[in-house]
Amino acid sequence: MAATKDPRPCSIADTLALVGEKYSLLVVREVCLGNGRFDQLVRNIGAPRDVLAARLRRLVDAGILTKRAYSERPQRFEYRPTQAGLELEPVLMTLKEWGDRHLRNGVDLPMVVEHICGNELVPVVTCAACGDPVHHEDLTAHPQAEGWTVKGPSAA
Amino acid sequence: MAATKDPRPCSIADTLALVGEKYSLLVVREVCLGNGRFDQLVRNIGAPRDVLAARLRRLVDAGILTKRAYSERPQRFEYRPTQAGLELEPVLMTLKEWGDRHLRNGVDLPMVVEHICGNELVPVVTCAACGDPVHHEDLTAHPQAEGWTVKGPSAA
DNA sequence: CTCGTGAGTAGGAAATCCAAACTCACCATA
DNA sequence: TATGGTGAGTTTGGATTTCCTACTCACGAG
Repeated sequence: MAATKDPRPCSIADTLALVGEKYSLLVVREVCLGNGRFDQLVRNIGAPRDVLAARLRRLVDAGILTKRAYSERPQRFEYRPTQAGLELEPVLMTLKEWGDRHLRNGVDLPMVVEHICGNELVPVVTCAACGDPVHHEDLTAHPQAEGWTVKGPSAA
Repeated sequence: MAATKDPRPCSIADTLALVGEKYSLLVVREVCLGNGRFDQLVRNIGAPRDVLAARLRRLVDAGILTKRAYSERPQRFEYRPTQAGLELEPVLMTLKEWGDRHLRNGVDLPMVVEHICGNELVPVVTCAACGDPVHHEDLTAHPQAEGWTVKGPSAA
C-alpha cells in the first residue's frame, strides 16, 4: 500500500507552498507598489534581512519576481513583478478587503486603492460565467484526484 | 523619534498575521468543505497534530472557527466556519485560480468547483463600483496612515 | 580619508516544526 | 473481562527556521 500520509492534492496548497511563507506576499505587495529595492523592502515589511534575501531568491526562482540592475557601477538591483506576480494582486486585494472589514470594521483604513473608474476599489470575487458574486452556499466542490472525495481519501 | 522599525500598517499584513501561518488557510479550506473533525483535518491537510491543535485554537480565538460538540458521551468535537471564516472563501478561490493557471497550466486540476449557475467556477476579482475585472494597471494606491507614502515612511 | 548607502552574509540564540508515542474516555466484540 | 478501535488531543525530544546584530564590500560624496 502506498504511503498513507499525503495530503489532499490542491492548488491552494501548492500556491501557498510558494507564496505562503512569512513575508512572501508582503514582498509581492511592495513590489507591486513599485517598491522593489532591498532596503526599502526591509523597512516597509519589517523582515530580517537574511529572511528577505531568501524570500526574494525563492520568488525569483518561482518566476514571480525578476531581479534587474538599475545601475552598474555601483551595482544596484531592483525587484519587479512578472506577469505571474502581477496576477497575485487579486489575492492581495481580497486579503486586504477581508482585513479592512473584519479587523478594522471598515474604518480608519491604512490604505485606500483607487480604481480607474474613479471609485475606491472594493474588490468582489465573481463567477466569470454568470458574473454573480461568489457566496459559500452557491458552491459545490468536485474533487478530481484519484482516490479523493470531499470528505477525504476514497475509503472514508 | 519613534522606533524606526515598524513596518507599513496594512490590512493585508494584519490578515496574514492571523491566517498566514502554515496550514491555517488549509484548515479553513477543509472546514468550508464541511470537514471539521480533528483526525480528518490531520489526514487531509497533512499537518502535525500539535501544530494543528495550535492553529485551531488560534482560529477559534480569532472568531474564524467555532468548536462545537456533536456528541457528548463520548465527547466529540467539530470545527465549523463562522461568517468571518466563510468570507475567507473568496481568498481561497483566488489562490486556487492562481495555482490552477500558473502551477498547472489549467489542466489536470485536482478540484473543480461548480457555481450555482451551473458552470465551473472561474473566480474573477472585480470592482464593486463599476463591475470591471481588476487589473494592476488600473489601480492607484493611497496610503492613509500617518507618515507613510507609497514609497515608505514620509521622510523617504 | 572618512562617512553614508545599497545589497547583501555570517553567527549564534530563540522560536517553531515535526514525527511518533502517549493519554484518556468511551464503545464494540467476544 | 480482556482486546481492540476511534476521536481528540498532549508530550517529548530532536531537526529546522527565524530573528537579531554585526559585518562585509563596493562605491560616491564631501
